[in-house]
Amino acid sequence: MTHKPTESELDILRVLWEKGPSTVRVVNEILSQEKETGYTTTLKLMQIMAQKGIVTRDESSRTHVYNPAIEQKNVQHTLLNKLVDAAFSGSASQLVMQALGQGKTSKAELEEIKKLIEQLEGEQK
Amino acid sequence: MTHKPTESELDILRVLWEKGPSTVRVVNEILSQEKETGYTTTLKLMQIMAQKGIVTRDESSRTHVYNPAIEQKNVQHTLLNKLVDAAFSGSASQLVMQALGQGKTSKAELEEIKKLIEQLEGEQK
DNA sequence: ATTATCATACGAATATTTTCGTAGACTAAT
DNA sequence: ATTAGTCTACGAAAATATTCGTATGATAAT
Repeated sequence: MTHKPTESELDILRVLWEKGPSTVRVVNEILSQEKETGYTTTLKLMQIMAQKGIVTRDESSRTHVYNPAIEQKNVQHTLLNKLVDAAFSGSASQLVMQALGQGKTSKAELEEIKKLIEQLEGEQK
Repeated sequence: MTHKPTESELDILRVLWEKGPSTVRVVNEILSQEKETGYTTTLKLMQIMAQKGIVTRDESSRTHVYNPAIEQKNVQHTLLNKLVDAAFSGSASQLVMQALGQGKTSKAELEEIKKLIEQLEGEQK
């Protein structure tokens, strides 16, 4: 069940994941900050997403409230694998090294990652 | 100069990066192994890519030979950042942890990554 | 109660990406 | 020199994704 959201759909999902249950208006306002987006455009997209099962919505009040129906982790997982295959010839470690090389990772985060690695090394004989 | 290749274009680039200068036929044969793809489809895509400047081609012989015109590293960089923003709310370390968590990374690779982290920690005061 | 505002629904125009058919030219084999 | 095979060019169909206008009904304010 790996719905691969389109780019616009992902924009919307990102808002829903972060803000939780939201109306079209709220989503549109947030998205508009980055990119001029018509209200009905966002509405239509969210309707399509509901139809696809990517989001659910509560229609009990006139203003519908939308919820993500797929987990962020799942989507991350799917897209990550896709990227690894598509651009890194299947090598996850190459991707990791690139990501770290950007220098946007704080010392604390690096520590955390190191800890994870050590843990993984322990598991794996 | 960040041409963002489409999915199909990326498929082709991947072949060119791996195999080096190649003809349409060769590229198409490799891509066909994974997914039924008509010859002229691949041809057209590569022509478009040439026009966009994503690839160059040597037309000196009848059978043209194509070369990637953008570096794999650059594209990786672009797509990685895009993914981090789109699906990981901008957190590269989250992406890294997800990638490592898949368990597809060998011990040797983990070591290498650890080394990189330590190096980064040294630089960054 | 009339008017302004805000919501959904939905068809359809646009834009983008992908696929493919066909024509014309070159090459190799008969 | 005719035929079969291979190549490019290119228009255009098909598939997908995005954007928006308009209709219609509900709610709120005057």
